[in-house]
Formats: sequence, C-alpha cells, structure tokens
Amino acid sequence: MELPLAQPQPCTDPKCRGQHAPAERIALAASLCAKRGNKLTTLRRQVLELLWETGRPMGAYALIEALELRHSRRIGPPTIYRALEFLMAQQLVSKIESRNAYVPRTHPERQHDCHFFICNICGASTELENPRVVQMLAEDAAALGYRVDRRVVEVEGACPNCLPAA
Amino acid sequence: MELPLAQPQPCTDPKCRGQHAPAERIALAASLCAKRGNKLTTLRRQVLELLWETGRPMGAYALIEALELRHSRRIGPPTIYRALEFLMAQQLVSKIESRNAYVPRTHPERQHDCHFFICNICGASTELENPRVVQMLAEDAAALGYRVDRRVVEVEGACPNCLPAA
DNA sequence: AGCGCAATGTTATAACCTAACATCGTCAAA
DNA sequence: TTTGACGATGTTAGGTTATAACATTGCGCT
Repeated sequence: MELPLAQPQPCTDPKCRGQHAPAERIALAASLCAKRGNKLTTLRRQVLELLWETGRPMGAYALIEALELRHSRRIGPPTIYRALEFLMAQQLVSKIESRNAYVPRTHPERQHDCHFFICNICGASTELENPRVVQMLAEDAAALGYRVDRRVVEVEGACPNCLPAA
Repeated sequence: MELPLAQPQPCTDPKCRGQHAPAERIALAASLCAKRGNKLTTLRRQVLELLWETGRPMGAYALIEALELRHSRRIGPPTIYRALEFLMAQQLVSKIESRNAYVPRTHPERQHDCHFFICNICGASTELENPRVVQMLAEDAAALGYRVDRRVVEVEGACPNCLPAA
C-alpha cells in the first residue's frame, strides 16, 4: 500500500485561492495556537506536518511509523493519540470515522463544520463546507428534540482521478 | 455500563405509524430475505433480535456476550461479524461508524439512505431519512467530480430524554 | 535550587476486526 | 442413498486501533 505523496492541490472551497502547501499550513496552525494560548509543540507540529505532506488520511499507526523513521526511536500509541486529540481540539485535524484515519483541516481558522469525500480507490479525501447540509441537519435535530454536539458527514466513492480507471 | 432496555418507540418517520416491536420487525426481515432469496438463519435472526431488544447501538463484542448467555457456549468474533455483514447487506442493520456499533434499521424495505442521531449520554440512536440531505451531498459530489458509493451521516448530541438532565 | 504543571514516555491491556482453514448441514444429481 | 457441491458456521490465530495508569521530562516561575 505504498502510494505516492499528494501534491498540494487547489482548495475545493471556491472562496479560497490558496494552494495549501504544508509550510503555509503549519505557519497558520502555529499562529492560531498562539492566539488561543495553546502550544504547538514539536511533536504536535510534526504530526500535523506528516498529515499535510502525506496528503491523504493516515491511521495513528502509520503516523507512529513515519515519526519513528524521523526520530530513530520508539513512539508509543498514547503519544500519537494525545497529539491527535490536541490537534482535533484545535480544529487542525479531523478524524475520518469510516476509516479510523486522520486528515489535516484546510481551514482551521473557520469555526464551521466540514464534511469529507473519500475515494475508495486512491484513498484521497476532500474536505468541503456546506452550510446548507449543516442547516438541514440542525432542522432535523430540532424536529427530534436533539441538541447537536458534533456532525460526522462522510461520502465514500470514487474521485475524479480514479473514476476513469474504475 | 448497564442501561435499561429501550421500549419500542414510535417511528420518527412521519410517514410511518408503526411502533416497531421486535417481533414485528423480525417477521418483516424474514419475509424480505425470503423475497430476495436469502436465508435469515437462526444465528442471523438472533443477532437481529438482540439489536431490536436492546434498543441502542451494540458493539460486536456486546453481541457476542449476549449470544453466549443465550447459548451457553463460546462464539467467535468471525461468527458475529459474518452475521452483521449479511444483515448490513440486506439493509437490516447499519453500522454507526463513530461508535463501532450496530443498529437495526427500521425500514429495510426501503432502499433509501438514512442518517443517525446519537445521544452521547444514554447511547440511544434515532434513524432518519432526509432525501434533501442526500440530494445536497449528491450535488456536492457532482461539483467535485466524485461518484458516490456510500454515505455516512451521524449527528452526535443529546436526545430529548437526556437533554433536561444535561 | 526547587516547585508546579503540562507534555511526553512506558507498560500493559482493552476493544475491534479479519485471514485462513476446518467442520457441518442441506440439497440435489448420479 | 451415496456423493459432491456449496453455503453457513466454528476455530485458531493474529492484526489493527485505542486507552488506562503511572513514570519521567522539561520548562517557567519564585
């Protein structure tokens, strides 16, 4: 399962012109954390870098392997899970529940919810915000009497690159 | 984590008047399987019964435990996972990805997608169909050039019963 | 220096899932 | 009625994902 690294891609958000190169994203993450009074430590930053560089969802154990290569020493699961927990709390990373994998968020500065399109063939994922989906789920929740704490919206399928082959 | 069994509840689907008592649901499941030329074996039926009787999402290992009580013998994980695989293929059961847990579907006779509202406090889940959400995700997918194979829509929060306490 | 606290490290284990192969049961053709 | 095919279940083993509990480190502060 050795896939090539993804290139920086144009953001799927039409309001966004950025290419989201890893370095740019890390800088944004650092400044966001600073503003919030949180520390983007070396470990946390490296986890985020790895996710950006890999360009597709990574499992916790893939992150461990990659970090061990960089550090030439053992890294226990709790270490990575804590870093992921922090990054998720900062909206810098989301978990793809249907894959048990983690992706960097393209717009951590926004508070909005996002959802994900995931390619079953190449494994890539694409993040999208759609306030109308959020709104509609809010209406459903209201009709049922539910309070909403978190949304998981994941669409699996075939991405435009893989579709011809499939 | 010993929670009381759920009572049969009115279906959240306004088009449906049923109370979805387990027995009624099993009968429907059996007739659907027969119609499709598939066998709802004893094991598969018991797994479905357990899910209906419990009234909330159950993990595979909770199912194993419950079945072992009924049978007074060991049941291996593959046995349960195969039963779940069958039930999911028949649309009789869905997996709640954010919980690694399984719930019975209230309307297996419909081909439609559904989504789930899950209470973080009592663990109950409520199934809902919202064609407009499906439609909207289809539009997003089209805009991205994605083909859709499967949707995961899960909303976590607090259910009307637990909301006062929370 | 020494304290307090957050972050990280370590050990162990829980929870979830699947591959591979063995056995059983049923149905139907020989 | 054997026998063979096939689908379902059983068994063994192991892989993957995640967390609890406790130890250590590092850093800012007094």
